[in-house]
Order: sequence, then structure tokens, then C-alpha cells
Amino acid sequence: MPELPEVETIARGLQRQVAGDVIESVWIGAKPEPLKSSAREIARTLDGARIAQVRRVGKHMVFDLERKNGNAQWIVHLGMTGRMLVIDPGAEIAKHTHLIATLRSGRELRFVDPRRFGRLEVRRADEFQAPGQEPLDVGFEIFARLFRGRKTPIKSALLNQKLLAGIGNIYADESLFRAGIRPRRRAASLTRAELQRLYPAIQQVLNEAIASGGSSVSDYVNAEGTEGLFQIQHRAYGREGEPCLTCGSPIKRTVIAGRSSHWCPNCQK
DNA sequence: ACTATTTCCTGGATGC
DNA sequence: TGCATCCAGGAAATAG
Repeated sequence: MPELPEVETIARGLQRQVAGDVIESVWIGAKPEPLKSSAREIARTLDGARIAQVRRVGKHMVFDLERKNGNAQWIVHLGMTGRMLVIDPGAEIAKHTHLIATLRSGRELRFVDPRRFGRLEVRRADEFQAPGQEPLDVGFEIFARLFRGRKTPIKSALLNQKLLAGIGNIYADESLFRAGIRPRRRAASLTRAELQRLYPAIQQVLNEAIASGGSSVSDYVNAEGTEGLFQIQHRAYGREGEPCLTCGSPIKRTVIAGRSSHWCPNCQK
């Protein structure tokens, strides 16, 4: 499931491969995502546009587009199973391909998403903003203030994109494990000392995951179709019943806010 | 203003 | 082997 490190990896790959390229034609399938902009509007905006830059904002990918009729942005959210691939036109069209952009270089940009939780949207240039703070950029004081007065479990707060943009279920569990904090703790109950552990834990786990090309748990691959490697370094997520790598206690799994949460009953307080 | 719950969607895993 | 059921989860919608 693409979270910040996976989206960052894909965006870097796309920046390397398609920045400077020009979209010459656009096909949108009959049953695409629930689009946030109309199919016609997306096709019209992409058609003829030069891809100036591809970058990540939260869990979103932003294509900055240069157009004769005014610059624009193509914003892609991959949801659970979305893939944005650069492929040769001859390649077979995978099931659940919802959009194909033909590039001047002769390649194709294909958006594939079986579960259709992804979202596509176009906007005028510079309109799109992250819904919350970037975890890798935010300063500690602003970070600490995000949780003040919040009764919701810290796990839910970390998943709330309006607070921090980019953290999903895997990296929330991994960050809380590293910080030694139980996922069900009320966000406001975290002491300053705990916040001072959580803040670098989030940044470390995200940076290590980016360095490993992300976590491939189910569907995630980068723009070249290659899987990430960080899943083998998970210490909590997906390890229910397995021994804690620190103390040996079996990792527990509980459901918080409808999401499975993995934690060590001994190391996390 | 918050918080919790439900809904969307398909493929893979599981159970009988 | 086949069929039904469950589960995964990001975020918007809905309910409290």
C-alpha cells in the first residue's frame, strides 16, 4: 500500500523517466476511478502538456504541467493498489488500466488500479497543497502541537492526513514500535519525552524506507515495476505472534479505528 | 469542533 | 475442486 516512502520512490522514478516529456494523447477507460475532475477535463488538461516535474506531496503525486493555455497540475493518489508505470507501447494492457498517456518519447504512462481507491484530479498550477504537515519537514514544536488536546488514539492521529500527510498503517505501527508507545494511547496523553522519541522515530523509519525503495506488502511497485525491500525490515507491522526483535515477546495485533495495529506488549507503554 | 463508524472496491486467503 | 465468506486499507461520507 503506497504511503510516503512508496509514493516518494515512484515520484522520483517518474521524475527521472518522464520529466521533460510531452503528453501527445490520452485515453481514459470506461470505468475509471471515481474521478475528482471529469474525464474530459483530465484528458483536455493532459493533452499536449509538457511534464515539467513530478514530485510527492503527502501521499499524492503531483505532475507539474506546462501548457500553452496556462500551466496546470495533475494530481494522482494511488489509493491502495494504484500503479503508475512507464512502459513501451507494445506491452500488453493490464486488467484495470484506467488511463494511458502516450508520450512524445514513444513510451506510455499507464495508470492501473484494481481496487479503484485511487483518485485522479487536475488543477490550475500551484493550487494543490498538502492537507497536513510533511513529516520529514515539520519542526518539533509544530509536530508536538498537532496532538495537543486530541482524545483519539495516537495511532489514529498518525493516520489523520490533516495532521501529518503521508503516514499510513505500516509506518504508523513501525514508528510507534520504535518510539516505544502503544498505539491505543490517547494522543494528548503523550509526554514531551515520548513526543521527543516519536518525532525522530517517524523520520528515521520513513527515511530508511525511502532508502530501501519502499515496502512491497501486496501490490506496490515503483514506476519501473520493481518491488521495494523495506518490508523485510518491518519490526511490528505484519508480525502478529512473531517474537519482538527487541525482547522476544509475541507481537500483538489489535484493531484500532478499523485498522489492524501491531505492537509489542512489553516494549511499548 | 471532534471523534467514531461505515462505505467504497477487488483479489487473495481461508473454510467447508 | 469449487464455492462462499472474510480481510486488506485511504479517505470521503455519515452519524453521534
